[in-house]
Amino acid sequence: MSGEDNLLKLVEAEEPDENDYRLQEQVGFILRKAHQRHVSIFAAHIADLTPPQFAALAKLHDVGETSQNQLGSLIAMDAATVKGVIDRLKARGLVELSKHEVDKRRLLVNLTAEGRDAIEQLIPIAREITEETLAPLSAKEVATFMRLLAKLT
Amino acid sequence: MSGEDNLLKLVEAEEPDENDYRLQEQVGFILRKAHQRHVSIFAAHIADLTPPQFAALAKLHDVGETSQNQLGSLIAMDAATVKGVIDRLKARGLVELSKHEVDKRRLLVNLTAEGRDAIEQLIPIAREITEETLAPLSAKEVATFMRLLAKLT
DNA sequence: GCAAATTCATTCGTATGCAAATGATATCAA
DNA sequence: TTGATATCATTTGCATACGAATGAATTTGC
Repeated sequence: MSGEDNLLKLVEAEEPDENDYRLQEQVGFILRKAHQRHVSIFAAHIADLTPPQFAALAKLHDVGETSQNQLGSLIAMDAATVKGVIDRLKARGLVELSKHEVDKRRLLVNLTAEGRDAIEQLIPIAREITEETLAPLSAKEVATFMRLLAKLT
Repeated sequence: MSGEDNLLKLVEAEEPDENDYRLQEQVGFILRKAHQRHVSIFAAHIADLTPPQFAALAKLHDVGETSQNQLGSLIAMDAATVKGVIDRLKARGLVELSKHEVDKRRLLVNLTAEGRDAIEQLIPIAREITEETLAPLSAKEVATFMRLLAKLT
């Protein structure tokens, strides 16, 4: 190894971090891009519903009537966000609201017949969306990726 | 095996999908949650800047003066979004705008001295944010995860 | 060299997403 | 029982995020 190589190595050792922060390689940045891509794929398949709206309908279909807050925690939305989502679904006649008989603080949310029809029609399409989102990966890679992604939650 | 078991199996075979759409296992849903978690970690370390604002500053620090649109494509933001981000950074004195001498359509963006100081202070913290986001994974898992995540972009 | 197409930036409208504050109701604890 | 706490929902304010429409400036294609 020459003296110049030693000098180079020394300089690199002194400042390994300062000069090479690569935004494009940070997990947060790529996570944001991957999420953007998924939303775009979703919109291409389901134009008249957003992913959060779909999530709300799918979860209501799964668990039946629940309170707005409870639904929010099931689909990872805070109270303010879930309220907006439910308001818009209600305006379109896909869900209906009612007051909890015992606990007067709670606002119960449920699918309407139309909402139930809608989500049942959409679930097969949602499977395609998942498939297309994961299309760049092999079956084995999908399994690995989903396992690790779930660990980050 | 009883006749009832056969019937059950037949019904299941006919509709393998209808009855078991699990929102919590869909890549889009988990991606959204993982992104939310990252943003929350980011906010805990850097309270006075959002991830998109940080991305803009970091990229400007990297490439120097660029047009607003060019910056947007470098950090994966459409024109409308990047405008809002830059407007807010400008209002805080972290970036400055100027007109392109030749191409009068372009609006050039550059760091101010204050913006340069800020991003250089923040980069080490950003490394910690990346580390904390990936903390649930081992070093080997991180490498695998980042490789697969990048494939989805 | 000029009309058509493209690019850059802006604006508008809609939809998350979250912090913080507020009011109503329920629950807990002394 | 009642006073302190906690929970549920709402509202406000701010910050992405993107489609679509618009206008100004540039580039292309013939």
